[in-house]
Amino acid sequence: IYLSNLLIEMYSKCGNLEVAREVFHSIREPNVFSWNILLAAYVRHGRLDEARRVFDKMPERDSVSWNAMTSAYAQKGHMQAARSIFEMMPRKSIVSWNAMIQAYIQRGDLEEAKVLFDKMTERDAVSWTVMMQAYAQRGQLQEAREFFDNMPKPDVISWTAMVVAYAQAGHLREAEELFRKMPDRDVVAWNAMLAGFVTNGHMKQAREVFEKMEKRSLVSWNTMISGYGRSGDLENAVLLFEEMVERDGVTWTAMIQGYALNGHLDQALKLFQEMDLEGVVPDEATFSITFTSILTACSHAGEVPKGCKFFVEFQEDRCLQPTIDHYHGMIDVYGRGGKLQEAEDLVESMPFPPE
RNA sequence: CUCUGGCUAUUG
Repeated sequence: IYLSNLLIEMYSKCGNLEVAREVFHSIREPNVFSWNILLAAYVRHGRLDEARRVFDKMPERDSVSWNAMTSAYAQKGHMQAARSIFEMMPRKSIVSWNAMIQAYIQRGDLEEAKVLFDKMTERDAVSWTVMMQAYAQRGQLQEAREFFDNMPKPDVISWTAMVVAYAQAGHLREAEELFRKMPDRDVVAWNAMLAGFVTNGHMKQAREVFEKMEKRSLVSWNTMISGYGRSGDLENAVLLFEEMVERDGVTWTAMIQGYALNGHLDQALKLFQEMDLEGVVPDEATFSITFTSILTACSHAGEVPKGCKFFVEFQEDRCLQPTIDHYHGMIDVYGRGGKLQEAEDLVESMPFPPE
């Protein structure tokens, strides 16, 4: 049962909801964990109705089940429903409070989030960190820092989030200083510092950090490639790209974008095709993003025929449904290429309401 | 073994 539970989770996290369901149904006596994993799977995929059905059908629920439902409603913007689930819970854990606070923050209601935070009798690093981030994202860096300083036991994530907050606000000095004081820096923390230099245009310093890293992840490499591309240093971008032993969809998109940004549409498109030749199969969500970047590359270059070609291929060769973003990209291709009639026709024929 | 918070690519 323990192994089956792991299986359900694995499949649901790879986007294989159907298989996850099958595994669940093959268990003779699912326990609370099995039910919760299935519930979480539906929530992750945004299937609120199915999640609700599972929740109602569960023989017993623990606080994990209730928390998952709270997040499910919150994620769909149904705050009143989320809140009433929260109120109905037999026993609230710290996670229940954290999830509810995070829900309000996502809806932009920092005031209500703060009310809940103040009501908590016990808080953990997550409680403090989500509040800290909320203030930082609203531009209240000093407030954010107060949460950080008042936090009894900040963990690696709290530290990293604060570094990111400074870096994104352009306060690299503070970011660096905090980073240096950080007790246990993991790869994500290093990557965050790296990205701080990159997004502020300091590739030289970024490179130093990159070289100094004891352990690097795919994200480290991707960050550097993207940064070199943005700063016009295609040579270094390509060097790193070729040096990589393992690449993911982000790597390819970053490199493609690097070419596109620097006026090499031909190379960008070539790389896109090379992805196929190399047998790279990113998941659909990732590929969708790569494809969006191809369309905007074509539109910026005024390449109507090429944009059309890829747009058609996307549907016919790969049998994928264009998303609203893809239509947007394709409409731009036509619009910027002076094909206003075609752009209008596409707007009218797309299966989305035009904004 | 399941629920909440941190790093990279696209559009906005």
